[in-house]
Amino acid sequence: MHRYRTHTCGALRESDIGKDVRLAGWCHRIRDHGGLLFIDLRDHYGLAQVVADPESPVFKLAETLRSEWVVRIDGKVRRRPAGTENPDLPTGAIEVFVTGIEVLGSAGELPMPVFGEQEYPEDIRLRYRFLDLRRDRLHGNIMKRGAIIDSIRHRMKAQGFFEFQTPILTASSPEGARDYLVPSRIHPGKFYALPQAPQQFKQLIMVSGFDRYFQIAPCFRDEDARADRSPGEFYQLDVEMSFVTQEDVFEAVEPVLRGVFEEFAGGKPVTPKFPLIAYADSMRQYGTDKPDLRNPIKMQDVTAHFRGSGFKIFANMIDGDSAVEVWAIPAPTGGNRAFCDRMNSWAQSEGQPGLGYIFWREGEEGGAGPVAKNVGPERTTAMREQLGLKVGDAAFFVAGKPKDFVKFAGPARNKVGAELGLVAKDRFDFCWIVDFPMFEWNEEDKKIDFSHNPFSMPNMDVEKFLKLDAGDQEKILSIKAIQYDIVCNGIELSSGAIRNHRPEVMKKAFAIAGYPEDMLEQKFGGMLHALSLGAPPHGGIAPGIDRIVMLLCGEENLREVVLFPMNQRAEDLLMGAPSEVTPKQLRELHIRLNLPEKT
RNA sequence: GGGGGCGUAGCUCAGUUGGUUAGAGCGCUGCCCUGUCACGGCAGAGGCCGAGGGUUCGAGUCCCUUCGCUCCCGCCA
Repeated sequence: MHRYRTHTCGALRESDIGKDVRLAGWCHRIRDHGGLLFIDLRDHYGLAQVVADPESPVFKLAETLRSEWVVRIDGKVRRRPAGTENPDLPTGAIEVFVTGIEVLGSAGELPMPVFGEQEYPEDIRLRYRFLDLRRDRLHGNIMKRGAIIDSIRHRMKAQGFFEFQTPILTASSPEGARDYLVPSRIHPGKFYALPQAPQQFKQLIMVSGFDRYFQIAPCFRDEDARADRSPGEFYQLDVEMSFVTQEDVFEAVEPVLRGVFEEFAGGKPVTPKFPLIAYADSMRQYGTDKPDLRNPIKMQDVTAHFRGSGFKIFANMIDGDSAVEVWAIPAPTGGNRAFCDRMNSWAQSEGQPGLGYIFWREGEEGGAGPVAKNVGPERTTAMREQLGLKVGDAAFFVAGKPKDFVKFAGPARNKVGAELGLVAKDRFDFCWIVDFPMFEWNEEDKKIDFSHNPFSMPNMDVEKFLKLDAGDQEKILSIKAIQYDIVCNGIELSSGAIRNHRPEVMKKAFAIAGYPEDMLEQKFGGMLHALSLGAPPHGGIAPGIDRIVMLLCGEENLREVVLFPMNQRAEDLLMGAPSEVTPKQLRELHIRLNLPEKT
């Protein structure tokens, strides 16, 4: 007989009745009836009921077992007495009558029980992550994560992609997020940086002639956390391809994501063909570049209806500045004062002066509410018709410069959809967001900046692009990059681009954003040289693995799908990271601490 | 860096207008219990009410400060 087990805890069935078996696992739950004792023995695979009574030679020992002790159990499989089967358990028809026990690992009092579904404070869960990971839900999430990554690998390889590894210790790059730095012992005063993404490496792999790259790549960014953004580190499905257009990337990646989602969504519908939405349209209709398409509400421009109207607040704003617009958020079925007032209060709690609205109800088909009173029934009805609304519906209005109010309009659209129950549940609604602006105006520094990724190819005739000068500011700001995002249920899953593989175009792009050529040479010299010595056109994308798993596990927080996550302050409470190091270590690295003064 | 929420037993929470000895469930300890699977019953231990200061005859409760956790803004090519 094996030293520890002949079967796993989830394996035994009626066909095993009569066998002498050996099991090992954790005491999940103990029910002591005095003369009869049940232990649910748990391992990775399942649960088995172990039973002892005074006829068992180890009954006395069995009575001393406690929750989460790790034990080896010897016993005989027998059929449970009629009426005591547990149909909820795969092993529920049988039980193991115990004849031998060996305690393999005892446990003191637990800071949190493994049994049950009770919620626990995050710091305790993180400090005792190994206990939390024993629990069903987290254990299942992590296993599902592994299966998802497995599926992604298979699907990528089936499409002719090959997996590569890229360096973890690399060089700091000036754009983007804050880097994690690693001091060099051999080169005093110099630092490695952990990669924010293997962006340059994957491009170099294409320049090296490998054609189709992918990697489940760790990425490191020293930025503050969010529920859907791990502090410190996360994983991307990093993809790059040579000789491709945007459409080729879509055709390679979309089936992988759709396939993975269909495989793991548990029957929830997945968008069969991801629609393309231009960045500008997404901002106008949804107030965000990551729209939740489960919410059917689309905003519309209703500026014309308010221009010169009796609603003086809006009318005067429109006359005063040609950039001012009024957008309507249609609210089907929201046509009652209670709802509209609730939205208004919500807007105020969000720091807005209020939220104008019109609602239509029986007897007041011309519109009700203070806005309608001032605008008059003709304009009100015209708006209702434009918005495709009917009696019983409402519309909310936001006014100002769109780039200022979208930060509020987007959430307001979400709020209306959620409050009125218009948002479809249990589905995965994907889209591509395309045509991102290449540059944007930085109001603070009064200069042109890269809008998103400086390595993207501008979607413009190369010769014309190279001839641009400072006087073409308007034209420059209208340039689109060949860049795209995948969004699912309002979560940005990935971002990608056709890269700028021509050194002269890249130099020009950086010059437009105010970066001198010698800086470009200094920071991206390796990349530039690579592009100068025979670089293929190439492009790619990088879906966030953690977010994909989060969506497929139905979790709202990344920490529920990561084995050993850090807390929001980027601390690992289990391992005690970050930690102080010895003076000797610092000396070797030529580092002297200059700590902030404590107040 | 800024804003919101939370902080009472190991855990989840209740705690009246500021008023005697701060409670419940789970967990833990002991005793009882031969068919449970959220087993049941009895008894018990366990509290710097996050910390510090203030108001008051009296503070878990009111005020100020601070710390921790969390969500958001900034930030995230």
